[in-house]
Amino acid sequence: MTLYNPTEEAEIPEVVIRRLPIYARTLAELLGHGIGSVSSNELADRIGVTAAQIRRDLSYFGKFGKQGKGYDIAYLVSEIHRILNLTQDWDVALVGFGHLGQAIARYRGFRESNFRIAAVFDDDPEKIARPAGPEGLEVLSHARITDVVRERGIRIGIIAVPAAAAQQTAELLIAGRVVALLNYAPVVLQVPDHVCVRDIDPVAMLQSMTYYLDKSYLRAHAHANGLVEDK
Amino acid sequence: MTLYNPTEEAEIPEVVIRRLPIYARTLAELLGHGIGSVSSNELADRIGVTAAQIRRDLSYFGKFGKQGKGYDIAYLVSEIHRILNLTQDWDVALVGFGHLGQAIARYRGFRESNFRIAAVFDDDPEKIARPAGPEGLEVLSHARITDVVRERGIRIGIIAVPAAAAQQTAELLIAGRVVALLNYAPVVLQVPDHVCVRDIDPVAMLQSMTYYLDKSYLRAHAHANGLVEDK
DNA sequence: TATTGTGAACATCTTCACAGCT
DNA sequence: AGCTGTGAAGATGTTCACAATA
Repeated sequence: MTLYNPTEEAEIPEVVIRRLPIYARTLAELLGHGIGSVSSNELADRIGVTAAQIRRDLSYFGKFGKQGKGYDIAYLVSEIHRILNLTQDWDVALVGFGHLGQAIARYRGFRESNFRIAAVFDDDPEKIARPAGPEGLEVLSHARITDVVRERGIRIGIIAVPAAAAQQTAELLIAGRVVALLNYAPVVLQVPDHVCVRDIDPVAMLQSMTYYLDKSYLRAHAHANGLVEDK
Repeated sequence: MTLYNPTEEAEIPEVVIRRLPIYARTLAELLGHGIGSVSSNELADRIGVTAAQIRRDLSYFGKFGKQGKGYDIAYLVSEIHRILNLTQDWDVALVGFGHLGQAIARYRGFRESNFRIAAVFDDDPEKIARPAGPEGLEVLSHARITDVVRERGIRIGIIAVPAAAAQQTAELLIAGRVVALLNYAPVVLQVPDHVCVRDIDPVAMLQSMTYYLDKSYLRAHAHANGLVEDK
């Protein structure tokens, strides 16, 4: 995807944008522990990246640190939130209210975030009109996706439907002006250029890890656990 | 992470490994539609990458196509499965049997994959000994993680516990010789070099998308939907 | 003719290493 | 002394473009 970005002078790498939420979250944790400032080195250790990478990433947006001192955490968190447009709450449409959709609706991480599930849809007549999520939402019919997200100005959708229904769901959301999709279905969505998609595919992730889990790796690893005395 | 890889001559980029499962899945879909062969171009369109990338990725492992003809899908799928060590089933330990853990245990994508949930753990006494998952598993105490995964030879763990418990869970699994972790907790796990971790963090993904959802982007996008007549 | 596999060019991303500031 | 911000170097990843070939 080529993202439209008319104001920034230099093009900011997309990998950098993907790391910022982790920086923000980790900094917020430190704040929660009563720590007020941190060096790029300490932060890097916690996150598992290099200090140079953190400094370089931040340098795309400005100068947030003090030489000899490090970063003021509260300030840096607020700056990252500003960069990521997290100073407002975002309404999200959740499509699919099976086990996965229900787990998403109840997920503490969402409730503690800037994202509010503002509408829930499902195509199962059994589920429609049932209460959904913590704040008295009810499950709406699939048929109403486009109209409802448009009326409510929802720009973000979560797709938690079976693979076979995912493409059509994406199209209904996009027709309602949604421009960001979090896709839990194991399908590559075909979307217009201006729509941003992130896929969550646990099976693909496991499959990319088993590449490394061949016999020689597992044998070598027995060593690391001190289970093999020799050779 | 630097992964141990003693046999391969050339180092195969990790991004390539991450793409292979998507190739395999897409090829399997085509097979399911009764399509027997495909060119890198057709496959690329479906997956949303370039044809050159697919050809380059595959070239790390050998020559699987026929000039003028394309790829035999059944053959290519089986080769990718072989490369990814998917010719065997893999036992997986699931830790955390709240809403998320239960959704994972029931997820169709897992049941249709090479991964079998072979043990389920939770620290809630209410949940222990309850039936878990489709095949008569029962929820075991958190305290038994290390012993059980070691006894059963489980090398893959899924962490679906609250953030505060994730690091300790990882340590218990690793003590039981688990070397691959799929982590749903919004925490950066500290693990030894030989352990492979993949994080699933929906909030971070949403937060990296809102970067692009500023006023100017949304306005520009109204255009793309034909909602704004002019400037 | 249609398409692969790949050297070479290009683009992107990461790290080094250090001047400069506190 | 300790740390940032960054130019330059290096590493990694992607695409081009075409010879080889079914």
